[in-house]
Amino acid sequence: MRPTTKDLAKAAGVSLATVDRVLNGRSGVRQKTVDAVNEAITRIGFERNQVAATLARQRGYRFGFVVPRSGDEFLSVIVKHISEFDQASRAEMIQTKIVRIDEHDPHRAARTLSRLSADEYDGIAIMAPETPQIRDALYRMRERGIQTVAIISNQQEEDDQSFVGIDNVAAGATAGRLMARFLGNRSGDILVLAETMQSRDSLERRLGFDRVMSPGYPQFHALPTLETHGYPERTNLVLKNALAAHPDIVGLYIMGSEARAAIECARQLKPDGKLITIAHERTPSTEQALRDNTLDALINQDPGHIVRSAIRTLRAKCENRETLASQERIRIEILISENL
Amino acid sequence: MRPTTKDLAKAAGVSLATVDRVLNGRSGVRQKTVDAVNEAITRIGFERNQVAATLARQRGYRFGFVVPRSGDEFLSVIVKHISEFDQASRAEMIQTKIVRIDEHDPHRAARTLSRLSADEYDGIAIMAPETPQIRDALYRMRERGIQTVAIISNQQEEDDQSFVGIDNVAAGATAGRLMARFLGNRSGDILVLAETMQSRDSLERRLGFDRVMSPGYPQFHALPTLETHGYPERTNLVLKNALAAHPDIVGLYIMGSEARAAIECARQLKPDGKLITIAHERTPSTEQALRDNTLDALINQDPGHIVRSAIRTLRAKCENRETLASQERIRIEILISENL
DNA sequence: CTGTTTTTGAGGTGCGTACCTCAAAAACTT
DNA sequence: AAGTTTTTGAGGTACGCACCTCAAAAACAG
Repeated sequence: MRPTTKDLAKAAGVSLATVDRVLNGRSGVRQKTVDAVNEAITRIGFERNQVAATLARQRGYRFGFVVPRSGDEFLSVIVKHISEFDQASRAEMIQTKIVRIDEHDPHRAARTLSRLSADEYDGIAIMAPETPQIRDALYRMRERGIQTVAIISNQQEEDDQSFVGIDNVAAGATAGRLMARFLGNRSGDILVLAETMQSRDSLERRLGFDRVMSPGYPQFHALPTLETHGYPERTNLVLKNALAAHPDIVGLYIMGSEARAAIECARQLKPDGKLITIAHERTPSTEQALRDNTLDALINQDPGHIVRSAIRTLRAKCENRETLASQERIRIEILISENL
Repeated sequence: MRPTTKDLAKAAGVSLATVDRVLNGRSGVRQKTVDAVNEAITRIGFERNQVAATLARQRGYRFGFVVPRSGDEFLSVIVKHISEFDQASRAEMIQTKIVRIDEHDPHRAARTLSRLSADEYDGIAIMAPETPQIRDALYRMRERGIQTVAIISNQQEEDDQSFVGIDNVAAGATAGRLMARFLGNRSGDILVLAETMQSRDSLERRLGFDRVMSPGYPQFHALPTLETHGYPERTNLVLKNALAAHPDIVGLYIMGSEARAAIECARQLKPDGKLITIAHERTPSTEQALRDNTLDALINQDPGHIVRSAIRTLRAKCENRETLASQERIRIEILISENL
C-alpha cells in the first residue's frame, strides 16, 4: 500500500497538521521540523496522491492563455485547440480561458497582464513577442504566485521548464536542408519571406536556414529576407518585384506563420517554373497548398501538443513537480502531402 | 457550480443509489429508469468528476503492455518508455506492467493472454502480429471485461478507438515520395529491405511505397522486397548479392524496425555512390546513422506518444468515454539530421 | 388477492488530502 | 521567572463519488 499523509506523520514523528504545513509550504514551521518531514518523505517513499489532492482542493486549476488580439491563421488554430482542450479537461477539473492582448502596444499589453490576479488564475501561458514591458509583467506575475510559461515564442533565455515550443534555429535549418535537397542539382536564387525581421522567431529561422545553405550549397544564393508586415498587397508587391529583379529564382521559403498571400502568389508562379516552396505551420490554407503541390513541404509545430504541454507544464509547476521531458518536447515536424 | 451526482438524482427524480447504479452500469434497474437518468444527465449537463471517482474507486488503473519476448532495437525503446511512464504516473494511480509473449508461437502467446485476468488488469495494450489465435484471445479478453487496444501493428480492421499507431500505407508512401525527391533527376534501381513480408506492416509499407513510385517516377525501378528475417549475416548476404546483380542501385529503403545490419552495409557503400537511404523508427543506431549521413531520412512514430496514447485510450474505455481524437493521432514523422 | 420477485430508496462508510480552528507546548525575550 | 512569540497537535469538515446493506415499495405471477 502506498504511504499516506498519515503514515508520513507517524514516520516523521509529527502530527498531520504539521505534515500538511510542510507539504503545502505553509509558514510557521521550524526548519528543523521541515527537514525531519522531508527526510521521512524520502525514507518511506511518500508520494502525494494528486487525485485526492485535487479533489480536496476543491477548485481544480484555472489557467489562462494570453494570445495576441489580432492574429494570423495559425493563431486561430491555436485558439481552436485551447477551447477544445478546455472542453475535454473539464472532467479533470481544469479550466482554461483565453486572454487577448494588444501585441502592438507593449504598455497596454503589460497592463492587461498586471490585472491578472492569483485569485483568478493559477497559471498563465503566454504567446507574445518579447519586450521589456512583457518581461517585467511576467516577472511580477510570478511574484504574485502565478505560474507562467511562454509558448511558441520564447521569452528571453528561460529555462526548459518555462518554454513550450520549438527551436526556431533548428526549424530554419530543417527548412534549409529540405530546400537544398529538393532542389537537387539545380542552382539559382532563393527568396526568403517574413512578416517582420524584428521578431526573434524570424531571425532565428533565418539564421538556421543560412547555416545550412551558406556552407553546404554554394550553388544556391538565399536573398535578403523580404518583409510583408502581414499585408497581402505588400506581399504581392515585394514578391513581384523580387521575381522581376532576380529571374533565376528556384526556391521560396515562407518563414512567417501567415502564408496565405505568399502561397497564392506561388500558386500562380508554380506551373511554369519548378519553384520549390516551403512554409511553416499547418493551417487550412497551407494544408491545401501541400495537397495541390503548391507547397513542397511544411515545417510544423503541433498546436494541440503545444496547448496540452503548456497546461501540463503549468500544472506541474503548481504542484511543484518536474515534467516528463520527453513528453513536453515539441517536435519540428516535416509534412509533405503523404504524411498529412 | 458543476452538477454533482446529488443534483443528478434530484433532476432525475430518483435516489443517489439509483444514479450510482446507472452510472456504473450495475444491474437491477428498469430500462425506463435508466432512460430517465440518462435524459437528466444530458438535460442538466452532468459530467462525472473523474478525480473524485478514481479516488473513491480506491484502486486506480492497472494496465498491461503485451510485447514480444525477443525484439529489435525499436522494441527496447518502447519498453523504456513504458517504464518511464509507469514511474511518472504513479501519482495518478496508474500502474503499468509489461507482459512478454512468444511472438513465434501463436498458441503459447494466446495461452499467456488467456491467463490475464480482470482481477489483475483493467486494460491491455498489445503489440503483436495478427494471428487467428491472438485475435481470438483478445476477443475473449474483452468478454472477461478487460479493455484492449492494439499498438503499432493493427489487429484486423479495428475501429479507431482500438488501434494506436500509424497508417503504414501512408508511411510507405511518405518514404517513397522522399526517396524520389531526394534522388532528383537521377535514375536507377531501388532496393527494398524487410525482415519478412509475412507481416502486414511490411506489406502495407511496400504498398504505399509503390503507390507513389510506380505511377509518378518511371525513371526509378523498385526491386522486389528482400527479406532479412532479422539476421545480420543474411542481411549482408542479400544486400551484397543484390548490389552485384544490379549495378545501377541508387536508393535503399529499409522497411523493418531493425535497421542496424542494413545501415552498416549502407555505411560501407555510401562513400562512393550517392545512395539515398531511408529507414524507419528512431533508435540509437538510426539516429547515429542520420547524423553521420548514412541515412538521408528516417520515418518515425513517436514511441513515447504511442505508450501514453495507449494508456489514455484504455483509460477512456474503462471510464466509458471518448478520447480526444487529435491527441491520439500518431504522426508519421519525417526526421532528418536537422530536426532530430 | 396473495405471494414472489424485481426495483428503488435511505443511509452509511471510506478514499487521501486540503484547510480551518483552537488550545497546548515549546522556544525565545527581557 | 514571567511574559511573549512561535511552533505544534488534536480534531474537525469537506470534496464527489464508489460501494455496501437493509428495508420499503413497486411490479409481476399465479
